[in-house]
Amino acid sequence: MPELPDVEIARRDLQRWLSGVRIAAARTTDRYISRGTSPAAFARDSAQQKVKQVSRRGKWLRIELEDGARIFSHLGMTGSWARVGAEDARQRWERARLTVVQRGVTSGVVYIDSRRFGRLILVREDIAEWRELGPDPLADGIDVARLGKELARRRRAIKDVLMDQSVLAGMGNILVTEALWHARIDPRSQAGALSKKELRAVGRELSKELERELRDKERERPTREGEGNFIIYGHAGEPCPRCGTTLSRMVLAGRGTVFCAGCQVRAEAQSSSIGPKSSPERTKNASP
DNA sequence: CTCTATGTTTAATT
DNA sequence: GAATTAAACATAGA
Repeated sequence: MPELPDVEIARRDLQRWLSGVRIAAARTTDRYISRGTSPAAFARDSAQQKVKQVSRRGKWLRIELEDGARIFSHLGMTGSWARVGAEDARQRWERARLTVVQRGVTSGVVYIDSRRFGRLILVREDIAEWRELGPDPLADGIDVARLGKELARRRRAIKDVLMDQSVLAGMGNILVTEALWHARIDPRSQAGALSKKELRAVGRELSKELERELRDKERERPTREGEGNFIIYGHAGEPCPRCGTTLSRMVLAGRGTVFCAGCQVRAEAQSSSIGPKSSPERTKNASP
């Protein structure tokens, strides 16, 4: 499920289902997901509390309880939240259930996660993973000047840096893959070698991707969730819709990466032994 | 059986 | 040290 837009949709759902609502009972069934917290402690520390609000930074959710405790939720790769009837049977892959009472009506809010890469952590202070997040590109917008400074001192590939949650909180593999294609930038380009113009293109395309995804998710809600509206993600081997070159796939920063070797330009710092800091060069990739 | 997967962390290697 | 890469985590589906 999860990149920033999915998590924002989850936040809105949880806000609707939980805000101002009393938690009658909480059940967790997976210490791996709750990071060692026992089901008994989780239930004890959340029971009878009212939820103040549900906030989000990047891909993290924070359910704030009235006594200062808070539940951090990360959806990992396959996590999702859903509302069920009070008496509904355990869902497939259900890992936690909050039983809540709103105006006398009892219902269940369940966390479902087949792969169990997600997290559900009940604590009394903000966790480091939350505090160390960079600016949220949806809530804070993308400050191109600031982003440029972050990129300038890094030699890692641009795709790797854009997925770094301390640089921008919430960008994931799909959105970055798509945005770099729109911006016509090769994902292997050195982050610090992008020109001002390329930098602006990256910022603009990231924002557009976020908004487009969010719009799509708002609309086609419970309908199919399959990979539908991506232009190049999942389309390696097919012709590039812009230039017709066969789309390439490679592993970059540990993640499957699709790109067009025909129209995504690679920016790289000149690393010749003659000058330590020469101007960036732009190279056109050869077709495969 | 093999390969891939919307994420993050940690160990190993360069 | 910094940077990069591979592996690990658990499980499903093609």
